Amino acid sequence: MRRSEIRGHLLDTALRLFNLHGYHATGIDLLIAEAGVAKTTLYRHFETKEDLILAALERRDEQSRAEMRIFVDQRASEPYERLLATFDFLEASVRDKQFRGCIFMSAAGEHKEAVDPVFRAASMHKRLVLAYFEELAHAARFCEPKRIADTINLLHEGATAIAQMTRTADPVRQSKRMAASLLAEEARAAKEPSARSEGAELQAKAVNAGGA
Amino acid sequence: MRRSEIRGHLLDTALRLFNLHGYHATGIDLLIAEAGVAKTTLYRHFETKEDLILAALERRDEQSRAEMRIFVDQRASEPYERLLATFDFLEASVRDKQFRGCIFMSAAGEHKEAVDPVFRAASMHKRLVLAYFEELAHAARFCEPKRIADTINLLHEGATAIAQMTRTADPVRQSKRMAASLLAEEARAAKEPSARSEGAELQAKAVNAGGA
DNA sequence: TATAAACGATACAGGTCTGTATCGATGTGT
DNA sequence: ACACATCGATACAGACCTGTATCGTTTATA
Repeated sequence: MRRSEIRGHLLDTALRLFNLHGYHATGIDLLIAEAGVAKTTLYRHFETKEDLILAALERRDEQSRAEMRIFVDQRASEPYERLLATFDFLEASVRDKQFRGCIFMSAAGEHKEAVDPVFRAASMHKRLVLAYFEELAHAARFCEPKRIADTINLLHEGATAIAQMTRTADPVRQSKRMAASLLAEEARAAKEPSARSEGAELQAKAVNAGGA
Repeated sequence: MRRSEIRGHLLDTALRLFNLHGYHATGIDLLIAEAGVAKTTLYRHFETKEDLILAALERRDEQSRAEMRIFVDQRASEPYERLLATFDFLEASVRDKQFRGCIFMSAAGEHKEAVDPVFRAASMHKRLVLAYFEELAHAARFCEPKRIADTINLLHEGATAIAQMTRTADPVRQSKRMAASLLAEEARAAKEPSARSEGAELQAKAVNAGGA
């Protein structure tokens, strides 16, 4: 294995084990055995286990947000539909056989103090995802993009949490329908406070578009 | 301290520390020091640490569900309002200075295998809470109480997850508003299914199609 | 090809973990 | 009052943890 690949390989192995067993339960010895690397090599790339965790979360943060952007852009072109397409991305993530819950929520759950660097890294990821939702909501010309983003975000988190327990993708599809209903209600209230046809049509179109 | 009180005191101390630091990070030595109890005493009441965790989760499960029932019953008398009152109970829980996320989600996050007894205990609690929501939805005469319960449940989990990261009660209040909006839409769709536009009918059909 | 950095393998230090063993003290029930 | 279970305190076993030290080998680069 080339030297330039070792760091990434270590982070990928760490992320896989963190996802499987958690952070405290994943020991350094298991990690280097799985990665096929000497302990000295690991500690030449990362000063401490916490540094390794932070680097792994940073890598996963960039990966997953980039993947979501690509997925959503390919799935839908209209901003309104893209907001709903984020649920299709989430559904694909949850359907993964290796899915055991959001690794950032797990990281925050095992490092609960708000000043803990791991908690802060997990929190930062969530803020960046929320900012992406707001970006989509702004592009969809919602008059309150922040609140729309909060809505989408809450449905995402709820679906992820329940999927972690039930090990099914059903809550994700349910949350998408809830999002469609709520966004349609938003559109109706914004355009014609008394009548409600166009928003529902938009919503129905968006729902039918996503069949992940 | 009387013997009959020791077991409960140990479980309460354990729950406090699990909530503060997590399960792996809470050692037996810290636990007995905080409880003011000898190690022999602890292991006379619980065979292993896992048994302690399971007993603690069982205690907390019964406590929190009983508290929620009492809170909701006192807060509202109409079944429909009681569904929304569950969010007020959640808000009170989240506003607690000691709130660091749902301890059952944390337990599942640190014991990720579906066959792990701790995971199963956490999963059982979630099922029982969901059954309570369904009980309320049934009393409120929704035609699909299971789906309504799933909706309430998803909003609860989303709000709890986000509150864990932001350390504010805002997401809980937001989720309550979302619940009110969704339940109102349900009630409208149930009462006058044909008085709506075509788009709304499509929407209602799509929403009704999903019975997670 | 020579040099320097990174590699693998291994032993080890120092700490922490769960769980047990031992023993005197404290009560509690009969 | 006597017997017995439970208590606290402590030492300890054995395993695991993170992180370091050592050393011979490989590899990249000049």
